[in-house]
Amino acid sequence: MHAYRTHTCGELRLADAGQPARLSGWIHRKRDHGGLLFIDLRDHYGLTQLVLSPGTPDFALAERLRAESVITVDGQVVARSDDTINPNLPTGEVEVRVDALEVLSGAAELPVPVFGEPDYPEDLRLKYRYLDLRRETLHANIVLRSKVIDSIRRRMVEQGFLEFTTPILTASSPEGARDFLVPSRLHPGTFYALPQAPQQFKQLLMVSGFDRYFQIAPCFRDEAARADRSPGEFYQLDMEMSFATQEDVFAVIEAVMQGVFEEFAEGKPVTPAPFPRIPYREAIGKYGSDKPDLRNPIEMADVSEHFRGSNFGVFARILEQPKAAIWAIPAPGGGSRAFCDRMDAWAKGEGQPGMAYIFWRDGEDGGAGPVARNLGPERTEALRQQLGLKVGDGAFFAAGDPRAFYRFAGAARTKVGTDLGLIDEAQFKFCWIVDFPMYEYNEEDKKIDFFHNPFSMPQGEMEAFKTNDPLEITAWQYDIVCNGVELSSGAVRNHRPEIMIKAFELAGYSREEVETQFAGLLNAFRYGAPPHAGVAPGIDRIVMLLAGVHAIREVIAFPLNQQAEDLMMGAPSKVSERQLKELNIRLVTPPKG
RNA sequence: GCGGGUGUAGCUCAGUUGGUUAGAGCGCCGGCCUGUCACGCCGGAGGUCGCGGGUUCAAGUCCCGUCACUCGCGCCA
Repeated sequence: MHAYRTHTCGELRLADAGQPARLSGWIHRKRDHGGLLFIDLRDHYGLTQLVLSPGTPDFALAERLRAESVITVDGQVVARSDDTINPNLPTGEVEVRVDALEVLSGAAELPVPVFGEPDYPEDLRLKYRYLDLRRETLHANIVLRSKVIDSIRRRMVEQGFLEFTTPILTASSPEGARDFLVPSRLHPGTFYALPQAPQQFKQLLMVSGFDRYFQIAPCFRDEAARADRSPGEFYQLDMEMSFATQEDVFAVIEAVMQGVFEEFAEGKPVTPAPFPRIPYREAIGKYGSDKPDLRNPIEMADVSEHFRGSNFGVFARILEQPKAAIWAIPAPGGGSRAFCDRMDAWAKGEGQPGMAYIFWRDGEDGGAGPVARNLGPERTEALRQQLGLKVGDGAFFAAGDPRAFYRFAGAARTKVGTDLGLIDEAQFKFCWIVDFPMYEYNEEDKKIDFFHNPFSMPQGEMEAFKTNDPLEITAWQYDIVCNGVELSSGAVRNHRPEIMIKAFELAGYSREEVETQFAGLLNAFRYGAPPHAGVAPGIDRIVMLLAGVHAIREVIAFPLNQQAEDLMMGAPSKVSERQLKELNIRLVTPPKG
């Protein structure tokens, strides 16, 4: 007989009744009746009820054991009588009558209970993560993560991708997030950096002729945390492919995402491939966001023409300014004074002057509310028809320079959709946001910056730079979004040195700077580089969506806290003088504590 | 770096306009209990009210500062 178990704690069924069994696991719950003792024994696979009677030799020992102690028991599987069957337990038709019990590891009094799922303080959960991980929901999330990664890997391999590992100790890069630095002992005064992403390596693998690369890649960024953004480190499905267009990347990722989500969505509908492609400017205009939640059916619209020169003076005057526009946020079912007033109050709470609105109700020609009164019935009716609204609906308005108000309009769209119950949450709605601008204007520094990724190919390649307005240039750059969560951005890469140097020049980098800072990549591109493209969806966020949780710590076994500390291992930590000396490092500020 | 929220027993929380000995549930310890599955019943221990300062006859409660955790902004190409 096996030293620890003949069955797992989730395995025994009625058919096993009458058989001997040896089980090992944690004491989940004890119910001591004095003359009878029940123990729910738990392991990774499930729960089995043990029964001990006073005649059992180890009865007194068992009574003394605390929850979460680890034991091995020998006994008989017996069928439960009809009135004692527990239908909530897969093993609930049987129990194990214990003949002998051995304590493998006793448990001290627990700092946080494992039984039950109430909320515990985050710092205690992290300090005693191994206890937290025993709890059913978190345990299941981590199992899900493992299965999701396995599924992703399988689907990538099936499409002809090879998995590579790339260096963890690499060079610091001037662009992007702050690097984590690792001092070099052999080369005093110099540092490795942990990769923010294997970006350059995967491009170099394409130059090396491997054609299709992927990696479940650890990425390191020394930036602040958010609920949905892990500080320090996270994982991406990093992929890159050669001789590929944007559409080729979409086809690969759509197959993986649709497949993975359908596999783990428990019946929730998933956007079928091909996912909608939404140009960046259209996304901003319709949804007020470049990561729209398409579960929300509301689409905003530019309704400037209805207000231009109208008797609604406030908007008419705003429209006289250049670049000004009026956007409408339709609110199907929001056609009541009460709802409109509530939105107005909400807008004021958001730091806005308020929110103009029109609503339509029975027995009234034209819309109701002060805006409609000033606008007049004809214009109001034309506006209603453009928005496709009917009696019982409302519409809200944002006015001014869209670049200044689009975020607020997007937030209002979300608010209207949520408050009116228009959002069916039980689905996964994907889309691609495409045609990102290559550059944006940095008001603070009064210069042109890259909007996102400087290594993207501008649409039109070298021809793109013939324009007088660099802000008009779009890039072969795209994001994949699910339910309003940005999973990743990706791009067709700029594999031609002269175009790259030109692109950087517009952002204020000299040829020399580019040649120095990206020497490895640029040199590689001078010896025959295939056009290539890729993307890197975040694993943690995919698992979050599938697990239905809103905090990234719920899908990572050993996450850092918001201050990027590991409370269990005590990282980051001080190091000895000897270690510092070996690394040629002297601390300017002594560490806290 | 900035702003919001939270901080009372091991855990989850209550604590009135500032008022005398700070409570409950779970857990823990002891006792009773032969069919429970959130077992039940009786008893007990357990508190720097995050920390420091202030106002007051009197502070868990009001004020100031600070720390911790958290959410957001900045940041994250």
